[in-house]
Amino acid sequence: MGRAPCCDKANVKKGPWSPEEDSKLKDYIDKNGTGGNWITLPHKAGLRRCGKSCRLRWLNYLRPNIKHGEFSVEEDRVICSLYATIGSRWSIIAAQLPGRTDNDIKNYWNTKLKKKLMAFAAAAAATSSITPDKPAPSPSIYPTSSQMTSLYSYNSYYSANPSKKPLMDDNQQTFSCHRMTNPTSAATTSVGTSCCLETGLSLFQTQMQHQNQQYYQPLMLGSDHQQTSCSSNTSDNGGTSCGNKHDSYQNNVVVPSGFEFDDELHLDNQNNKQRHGLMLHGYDEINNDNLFLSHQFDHQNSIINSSTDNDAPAALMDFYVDDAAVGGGDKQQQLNVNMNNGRSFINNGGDNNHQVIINSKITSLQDHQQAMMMKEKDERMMMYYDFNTNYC
DNA sequence: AACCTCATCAACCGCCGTATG
DNA sequence: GCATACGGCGGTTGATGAGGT
Repeated sequence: MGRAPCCDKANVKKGPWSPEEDSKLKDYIDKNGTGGNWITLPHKAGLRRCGKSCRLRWLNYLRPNIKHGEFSVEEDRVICSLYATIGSRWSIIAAQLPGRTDNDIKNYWNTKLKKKLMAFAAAAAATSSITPDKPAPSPSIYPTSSQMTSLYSYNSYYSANPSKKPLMDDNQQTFSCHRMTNPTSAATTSVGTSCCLETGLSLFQTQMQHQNQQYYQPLMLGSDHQQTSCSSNTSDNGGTSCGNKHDSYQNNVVVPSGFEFDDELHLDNQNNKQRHGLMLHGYDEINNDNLFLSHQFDHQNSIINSSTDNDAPAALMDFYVDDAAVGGGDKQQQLNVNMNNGRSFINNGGDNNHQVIINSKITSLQDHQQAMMMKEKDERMMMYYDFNTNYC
């Protein structure tokens, strides 16, 4: 398959360029420019080289203002952050680093930077709560509306370039990552890591999570997919969603750009109980869906009323309601929200003071494929967040 | 000194998108 | 509308050198 060769391979020289060839090419282009045609250039310049080879030699080595040598910490940071955000789009990354070529950056990432990050991450992971026999925590810290501002550029980019959207498959051609709020961050801090290394560590951990939990499925409210079961780990502080337990709610809610997030507290006169009301509404530009979700909780932290609109939008939500007012302790209650195949809630509840991981079973290939699609949405959300927190 | 292993990076290969006739 | 040529890109290869045994 593929197109015909651009030149007669039998009559062109291959391999490293000699100084004489470099000189011929540089002199020709200095005098005549590339002429917009690389295929005919080598003949005109007196070179027995393929046009593509000339182009590559010029772009990667001979053209003015090429920067060689060590990458700076700042360049490291940019590469890491952009890699986390857009994957191996080396030409795009190179465009942000004047003087660097995509080939240089690609080589640097593959031979040095990636190893550096992985070595660091492996050291940090040794003290992490993420181990093979313990499920990885559900991603549960998400951006708020105000944090999503710079994500418009990301959306715009992929709207214009849908084919270049990072592939979020189990091959991990592209990584996403979590914000470092779990105990692992202590290891991060102890060695004085840079923001870049933090990003890299996140990449590594996310990779581990996927290895450990192939069928991770985020809890999706409003989807047609069945949430079949939930499980919890035993860590009181083991995931990325441990925040201030004495907040009325943790904002463990994905709030896509343009959304508003309302938190209400009011009295249920009929039952003489205090209720929390939670409402998420807006337009999800990523999924092109309208989104309306609302929940009310009584003082026992049970959902007493829930609704979604007919668009059944996808949303990722972990609800934590502090029950200190009820139990008087340092408890954090998880509300598990299960879905049937339709669009209504069929079960709500939560009964322990542990971090809870939404961890559904996938029972068929179709389910798995659906889960992968959902995971992609989830990871895109996390990428948005990481880009803001680690890069911006 | 000879051999081996590994890291580096320039260069190549083949595919894709787009321009052109 | 189609076929072809070309530029651009990302993945991969292989030559080279450094360091270790």
